[in-house]
Amino acid sequence: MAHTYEYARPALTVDCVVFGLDENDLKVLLIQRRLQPFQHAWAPPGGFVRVDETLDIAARRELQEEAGVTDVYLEQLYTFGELDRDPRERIVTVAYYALAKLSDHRIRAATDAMGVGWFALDDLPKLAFDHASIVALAQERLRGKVRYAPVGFELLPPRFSLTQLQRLYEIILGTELDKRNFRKKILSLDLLVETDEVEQGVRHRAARLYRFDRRKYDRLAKQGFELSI
Amino acid sequence: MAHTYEYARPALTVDCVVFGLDENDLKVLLIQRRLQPFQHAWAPPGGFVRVDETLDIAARRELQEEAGVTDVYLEQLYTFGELDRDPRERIVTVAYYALAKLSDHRIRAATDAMGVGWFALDDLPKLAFDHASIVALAQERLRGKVRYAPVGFELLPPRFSLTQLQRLYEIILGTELDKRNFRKKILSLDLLVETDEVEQGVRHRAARLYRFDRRKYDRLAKQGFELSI
DNA sequence: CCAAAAGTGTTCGCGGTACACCCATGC
DNA sequence: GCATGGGTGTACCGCGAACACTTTTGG
Repeated sequence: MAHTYEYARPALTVDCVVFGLDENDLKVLLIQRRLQPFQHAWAPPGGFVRVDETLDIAARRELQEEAGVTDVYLEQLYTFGELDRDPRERIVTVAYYALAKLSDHRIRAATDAMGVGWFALDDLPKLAFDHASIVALAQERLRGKVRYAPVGFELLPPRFSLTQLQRLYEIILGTELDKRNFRKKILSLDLLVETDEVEQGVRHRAARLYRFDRRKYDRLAKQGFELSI
Repeated sequence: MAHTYEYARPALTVDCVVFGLDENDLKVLLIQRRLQPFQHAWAPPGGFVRVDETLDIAARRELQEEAGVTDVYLEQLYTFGELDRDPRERIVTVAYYALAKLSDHRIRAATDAMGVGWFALDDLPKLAFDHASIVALAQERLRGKVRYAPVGFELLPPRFSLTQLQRLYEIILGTELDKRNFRKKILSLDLLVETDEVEQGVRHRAARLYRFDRRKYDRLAKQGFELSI
């Protein structure tokens, strides 16, 4: 059923750049387009915003429908409104980025389908529309945010070793960090709780596992504490 | 002339939170609504995005048309898409914030009109729609950004005293700063150039005026230098 | 000469950085 | 017993923070 307006309106979509972390890389979830234009090209999940849903909800719905991804950290990134973004018509897109735990079996299972894939950031296929700049901006935002907000934990399993955490920062920031200094600093924040578990199935000394104490962080943040890494 | 689409589309607007700095306060530019709903209430300038203009251009056009403001620093803030933002229909708005030099006579003249006013942030009138949260987010963003990017200068005249600059940081950050430490730090960045001018028309010792060396900053930024205040 | 703000150095302590070896475990 | 990564301490330096008086100028 058709809808008529006095003035022409741009179409409104959402697009989600989903990041996942594996041992060696930061990866991005892409799906293969089934329709023209750019048929068969890879693109971040996304689609039209319905008139009766908020932007956040539209983003989560598209993630669920197109990639089976649920329960991720999601944050608005930027709204792209260039005139020629899409060759068909004027489309404004609200871009989001999401952080998924690749360790989560549900995520693995959901994205283990034809036409859904994880790609390393430095080995992306050619992307449709202006999606390459959207992904680049998302990466930049993540790099900035990870230094003053506890978002990195969204990419790790609930219990993780300090080495894993250090790898995370090294991969996202693109720098090497000193092991002793990193541990001193991160432990001095007093936001990690030592668990009595250790790494499983490694063929060397097993690392102790920690968890992030979000309550403590929230309490401190409310008091004006500012994280900085 | 009417436009028809297969699916209902939200309307798309832009809203601009314009900041200006005077001796004692950070101020926001508001205009008085002439139409229902919220007739006569104060609101940031904004309006519908035309189908043939980008978001940035729409924002600048509305600033010009509604408040006569041109040549300001402008940056996208956030896109607000709650369902009940506007009582009439579904409207998604891309919010911007702008930094204007109140010292600029053109800005003063343009905004010296009925229905346009500058309001101190802690003395805002009741705002329409969700505009209060938009303004609050803009203030938060400015507070964050001023610490690692040279945006403060957009609020000052081209030549300014170190005391003016310090006041700027104090007002935006909401803290008092030590004069000696501030000067030491800001001068050590080596981004300010001493001019041979001094303050005019003050009835005490006149302060030396400086200007911000944007070229030097751009050069350093390109080399990975990161500002921090 | 008085009021008002400009301008100027030093000390101290903390946090960031550089740096290398022994230990625990699985095979 | 060997390979692999886990785990740990110290010394130095630079930067941020605290802190008060003299100088200049206009009226």
